[in-house]
Amino acid sequence: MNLCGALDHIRLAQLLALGGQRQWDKRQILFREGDPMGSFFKITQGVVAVSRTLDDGRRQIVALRAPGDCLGYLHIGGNYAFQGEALTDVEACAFDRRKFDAFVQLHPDLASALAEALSVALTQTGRNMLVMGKLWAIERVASFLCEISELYGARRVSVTPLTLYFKRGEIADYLGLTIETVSRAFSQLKKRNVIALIESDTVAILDGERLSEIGKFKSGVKRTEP
Amino acid sequence: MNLCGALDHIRLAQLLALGGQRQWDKRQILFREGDPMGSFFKITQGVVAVSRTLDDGRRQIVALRAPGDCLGYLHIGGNYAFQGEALTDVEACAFDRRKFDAFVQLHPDLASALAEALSVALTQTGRNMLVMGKLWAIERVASFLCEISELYGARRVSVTPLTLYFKRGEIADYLGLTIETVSRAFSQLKKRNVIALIESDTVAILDGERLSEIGKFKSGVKRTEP
DNA sequence: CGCGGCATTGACATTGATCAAAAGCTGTGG
DNA sequence: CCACAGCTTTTGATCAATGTCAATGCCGCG
Repeated sequence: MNLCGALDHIRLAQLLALGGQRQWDKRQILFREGDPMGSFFKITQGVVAVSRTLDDGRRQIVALRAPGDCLGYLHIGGNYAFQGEALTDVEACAFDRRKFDAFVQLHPDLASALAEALSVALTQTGRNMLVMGKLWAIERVASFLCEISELYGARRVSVTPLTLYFKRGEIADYLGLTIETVSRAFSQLKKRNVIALIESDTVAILDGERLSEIGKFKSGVKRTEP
Repeated sequence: MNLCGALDHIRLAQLLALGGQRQWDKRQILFREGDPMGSFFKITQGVVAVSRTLDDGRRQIVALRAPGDCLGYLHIGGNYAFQGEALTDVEACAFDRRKFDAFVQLHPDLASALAEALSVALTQTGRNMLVMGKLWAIERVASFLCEISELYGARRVSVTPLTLYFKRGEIADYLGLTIETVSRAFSQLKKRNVIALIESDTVAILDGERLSEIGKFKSGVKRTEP
C-alpha cells in the first residue's frame, strides 16, 4: 500500500521525523509474524515479500512491496499478522505505530489516504486470489511476470531486461506452486518464445502481448528489447 | 469489512439517512464487476459472496460478507472491482459513494474506522491466500467450515446445526477447487466422523477440535450438538 | 408423475508434486 | 587461478491429488 499521494512535503517531513531510516540486507527479516508490533515501514529502496507460514513450514507469500509502499501495518491482537522479508537490500523508514496513529488523529485526511491505500491493496489481493484459485501453473507464472513488470515499471526498477529479485522458491511460494513447476513453466515460456532468460533471475519479455494473454493480465505489458 | 464500531447512534442515523434500505432475493446480483460504481452496501440481513470472473467463465469468490459488513466499496477507475451476489435473501443499506465520502470528510474518525475495517479485511484475505496456496483440498474444506462457523457465530446466524447457504459450486469457487472435489472432501470428513450432513447445505460439526486441526484454523470452533 | 437442478460416486485423464540426478554458478581457500 | 563445496536451477521419471466426464440418485416443484 502506498500513501504518498496525500502527503505534502511539510507533513511528510513531520511524519518522517516520527521514524528513522533503516537498512536491511537481502534475505533479512524486517518483522516476524506473531512478534509484538513496534513499527511499520515505508520502503524507499528495494523489494520486500510479505508472507505467512504454517507450523509445518508451508509458506505463502501474500504480497510484494516496492518503493513507496508501506508494510508491517497489519496486526492480530497487537502482533504482526505477517512476516516481511527483504528480497533485495532494502531501505525503509520505520514509524512507531502509536506515534503514527496519534499523528493520523491530528491529520484526518491522512486517514482517508490510508483507507485509499488499503483499498488498493485489497483490490490487488482480490486479483491474486483469482490467480491462485483458477489459473494453471503456466498462467500463474505469466501473470506473475506481468505483475512484476508493471510493479517495477511503475515504481522505478529498470525493466529492460527485467530483473525479478525472486528465486524460484519465492515465486513458488507466491503462486502456490513448487520450485520445479515454476521452473518448468519458465522453460515452457522460453520454448514458446514468449520470454528469454538472461540469467536465472533476469528475463527478457519477447512477446508481452502473448504473455499477458496467457496470464489473463489486463493492462498492457511492454516488450523488452533483448 | 465492518465499520459499526465507530458509529454512535446519532451519526449512524445520519449516515443511514444517506442511503436507503434495499432487498435482494437469493442469487440476485447486488452489483456487477466493471459496472460504474454507484453505491456501496452495508448488510443488515443475509450473506453475500464477492467475486471476480475471467472472460472464459472461471470464477473466484474472494470474500464472504455477513450482517454488519460493508461491500461494493472497491473500485478500479470508478467501476466496481468485484461482483456481489446474494447467497441468501439479503437486506442491506445502500450508500451513495459520493455522499458517503463527503460525510467521511466531516467526520474524520470515520475514516479511521474505515481504515481499520479495511485492515481487518486485508488480514483475512492474507489467510485465504495461505489456504488456497498451500492447503490440500480436504484441509481447505475444513478451513472453510471453521471460517463459516466462526463468521456466522460472531454475527448472528444460528450455528447448531450450521447452515452454510453455499452450494457445492460456490464452495468450490471460494476454495479454488471443483464441485466434485469439494463433495469428496465432505464425504471424507463424514467418514472420519468429523462432521455429519443434516442436509446438503447443513452440517453438524461433530469434532471441532479435529476440524480446526485439519483446517489449520487457529481460533476455537465449538462442537455442534446434533 | 416427470422434469430440472444439485450432490454423490466411479472411472479415467491430467496436472502438478515428489524424488532423484545432473548441470550451472558462486564464493572460499589453497 | 584453480579446485572444491554448497546452493540453485533444470530436467527426467514416477506418483498422487485433483480435474474431467459420465452415470445415478435425490429432492422439490410444476
